[in-house]
Amino acid sequence: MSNFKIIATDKKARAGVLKTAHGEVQTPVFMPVGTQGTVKALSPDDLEILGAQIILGNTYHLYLRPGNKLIKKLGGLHQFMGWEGPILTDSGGFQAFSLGAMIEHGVKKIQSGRDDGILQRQDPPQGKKNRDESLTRGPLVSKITENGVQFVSHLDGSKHLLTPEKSMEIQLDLGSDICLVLDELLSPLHSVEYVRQSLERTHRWELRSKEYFQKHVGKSLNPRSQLFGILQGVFDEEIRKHEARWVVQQDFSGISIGGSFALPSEALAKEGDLVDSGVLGVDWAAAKAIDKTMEWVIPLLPGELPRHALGIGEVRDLFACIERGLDMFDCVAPMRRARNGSLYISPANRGKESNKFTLNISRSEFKEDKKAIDPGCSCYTCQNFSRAYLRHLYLAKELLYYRLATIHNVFFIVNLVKSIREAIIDKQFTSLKKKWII
RNA sequence: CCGGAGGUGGCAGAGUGGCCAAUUGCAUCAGACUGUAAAUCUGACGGGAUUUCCCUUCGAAGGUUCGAAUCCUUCCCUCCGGA
Repeated sequence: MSNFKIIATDKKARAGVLKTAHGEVQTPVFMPVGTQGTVKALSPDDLEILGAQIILGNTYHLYLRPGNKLIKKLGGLHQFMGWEGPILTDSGGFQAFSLGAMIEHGVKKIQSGRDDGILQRQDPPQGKKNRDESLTRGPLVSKITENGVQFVSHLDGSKHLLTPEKSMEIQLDLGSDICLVLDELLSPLHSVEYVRQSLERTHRWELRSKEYFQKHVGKSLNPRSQLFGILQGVFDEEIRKHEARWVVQQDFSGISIGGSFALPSEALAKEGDLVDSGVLGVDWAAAKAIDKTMEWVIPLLPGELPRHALGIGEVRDLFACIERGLDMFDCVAPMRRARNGSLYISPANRGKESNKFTLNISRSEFKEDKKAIDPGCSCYTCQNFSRAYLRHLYLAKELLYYRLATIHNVFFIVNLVKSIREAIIDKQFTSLKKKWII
C-alpha cells in the first residue's frame, strides 16, 4: 500500500499521484517554497487559485522564529499559516550549506552563467579568497560535527545545534506531511576525502533521522507523515551511484535528490568539444551536471517511489529532469525572480533557454508596453495588467508589484509542470518539450 | 539699496591649491538570481581611445600660480535678514 501510484508514463517520464495526510498530489509537481510559513507575497488563497498543490516549509527558519513549539501549540504549520494542502519540510540541511560551505567556498548550489559551472575540485580555501565575493556577507558560518550542524543564527548570532533528531522533532512539531532527513550538502570544491567522510556521516544522519521519525511519528501532530531519504553526492558517477544504491535500501517513502551541481574541470576532457562549439549555451556545464547526475542515478531507484529533485526548478531543468523520471520539484527561483524583476515568458513571447525564459521588467523597452507580461498567459496578473504598469510598480517598489509578479511566476511554473503532466498522459512529452527547448 | 549665506556632474550633497573626471546617496541604464541570511546582489553612469591615454567639466569672464572646483577681481543668479 504505497502512497505513490504511477498512472501514466511516456518513455522515462512519469505521471503519478502521491497521497499525503492533507490530500493527493498530481505529479510531476512543482512545490512553491514557503520558507518562513508563507510563500512570500502570496496568501494561501492565492496559492490555491494558482494551482499549487503542495508547498515547502523550512525547519531551520521556523525553529528559530517563531519556534516549533509555538507552532505545535497553535495546531501545527497548516493551521498556523492557513494552508490546508500538503506541506513538505526541508530538514535544515540546506542551511548547513548556505550558511557554511557556500560562504566559505564562495559557491552556489548550481554553478551557472559567467563561470560556466566548471570548478576545480580542491580543499576548502582557507580564509578570504572566495570565488564570488557577493555571496559572502558576514561572519555567520555553520559548522558540521558528527552530532549535527552547529548554526550561528542569522537573526541574532546565537548558537544552535541541529541534530538529526532535533530536525525530526521540529518537522513533527510542524505537522509536516513529508519530512526530509538531515543531510549535508557537498560543495563542488570539497576534496575527495572530505566528500567520502561527509557522505558516510550523512548516512548516519539519515539513519538517525529515520529512527527518531519512526519512533515518534505515531504520537505526533501528523501520524500519517512520511519520510523521504536524500540522495547526496557530487559530480562523480561512482559516488552518485553508490549513494543511490545506499539510499534505496533504507525503506524511505520517497527519494529526494540533493547536492550541488557543477562540473569539475576533469569532466571537461570528455566534453570539451561541446563547450567549444558553444551550441549548448552559457549554462551548458550546470545543465550537464544535472542531466548526467539524473541519468546515473534514476535507473537505480525503485519505480514505485516518488523522486524529488531538491532545489531544482528552472524551465530547462524541469523538462530535463521530468524527462529522466523525476516527479517532484521545489525551487525558490519563481518567487525570488518575481521579486527581483525577472518574469517568466513562454516561447511564443521570446522565452528561450538563453534568457532563462524570463524578461527583466525594469528594462526601459517596457516603459510603454501595453502587453501582458506573457501574452496568452491566463494568470490574474496577465489578464489585468500591462508590462508598463508592472514596470512602474517595480521601479516604485510598490507592494502590489510583489504580489502580482509572484502570482505570475508561480502560476507560470506550476502550470508548466501541470501541462507537462498532461503531455505525459497523452504521450506527448517530446512534442511539448520541442516547443520549449530548441 | 544695505547686511549675511551660497551657486559642483539628472537630483541631493561632499570636496575648499596638486593624490579630483571630482566621495556618497538617490535616480537612470544593464546584468545576475535553482532544497530563501535575497522586495537582494553586481557593474556602468562627461566624451573618446577602449592596461598606466587624450579631450571638455565644478554659475560667467578675466587674473594669481609650475599647477585651481578650491585663492583674487568683476559680472550674473538664488536664498535669509533689514530698509
